[in-house]
Amino acid sequence: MAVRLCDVASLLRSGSWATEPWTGQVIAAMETQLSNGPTCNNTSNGPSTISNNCSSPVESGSMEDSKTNLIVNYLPQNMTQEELKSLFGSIGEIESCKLVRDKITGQSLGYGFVNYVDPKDAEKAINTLNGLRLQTKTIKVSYARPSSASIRDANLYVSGLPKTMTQKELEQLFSQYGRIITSRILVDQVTGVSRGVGFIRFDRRIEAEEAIKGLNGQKPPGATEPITVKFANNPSQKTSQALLSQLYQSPNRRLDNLLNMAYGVKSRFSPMAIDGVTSLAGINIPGHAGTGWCIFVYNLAPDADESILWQMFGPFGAVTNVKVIRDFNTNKCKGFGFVTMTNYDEAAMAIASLNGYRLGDRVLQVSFKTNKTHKA
DNA sequence: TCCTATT
Repeated sequence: MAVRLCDVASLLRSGSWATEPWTGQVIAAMETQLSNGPTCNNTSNGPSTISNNCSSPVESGSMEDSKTNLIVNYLPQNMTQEELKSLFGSIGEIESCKLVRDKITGQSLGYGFVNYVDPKDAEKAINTLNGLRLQTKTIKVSYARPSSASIRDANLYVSGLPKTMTQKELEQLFSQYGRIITSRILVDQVTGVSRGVGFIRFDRRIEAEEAIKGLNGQKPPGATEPITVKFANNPSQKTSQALLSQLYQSPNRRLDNLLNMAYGVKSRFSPMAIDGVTSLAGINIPGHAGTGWCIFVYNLAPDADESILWQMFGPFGAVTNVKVIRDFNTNKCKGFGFVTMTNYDEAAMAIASLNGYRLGDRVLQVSFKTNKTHKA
């Protein structure tokens, strides 16, 4: 299922635009996903834990721990609740799904919850979707701990760390105070060298408090300078500057610009407004239907499923929906499916990259969906 | 001197 995508990477590498910087990111994204497969500890974009606590319930939580409720971390900023539901719904029936958003701005906080009807589907989701690359993110899928006030505000900011200290050493230093959920050392983007600052998220706030008492102002073993340990800034304390810059980077602006350049269409920044404008103007744009750009994928194998479509198209950008068309009686794929993507340029890049791609012994045909039944 | 993990 997760097979053969490395072929895409080599295909991309040999392609003419494989030298563009962000294409390289896509390749790197795919290679990470495909060589490692879904893993607990993530690669470049998110904090990770070294200890094996990625999905294990708290020991003391015992029977209370849900086996159907998952927390999904490191979601792309522009991923919506519907996309989340669509992605995880490809595994099994979902009881409920929630993307957590900032109360004031409504912006995604980059994580959410998916509660399945069947515990087996929750387990399957962890096994198949944890570590999935979506755009620049590697999502993390694990069991949600029972919600309680005691697990909130347990994130510590640590500074003054020796530049040589590894993430593992950082965890070793803090693990005496409790169960570490995530840890991270920030590094210089260019050199990759430690910036001497990092984060430790504990399971419970009291553990974090004890770690501050025990380690703030102390010198780690072998260090010459003391470290500072304090509670990390709360995301809600983000400056309005940062919020404005986030809003400014809304991906719809790019679609807006593209439409403007290609068709002279003036539109607002929401897909609804764009649909309204394009339909009013009587413009027929191939593949542009409803909430995004619909892509036709032909020559899928009979056993193809939705997850292969997510895996193929996800790395190129925001995917809102995937569908494998199946025979009603046999439930086998009829050889084709559809993928909806939000942004035109990402959809175009996915088509350019995946059209002609060999999936198993089949050569896929990938294009914008045409509307052959409604000749206007 | 701040990565975004508890609805």
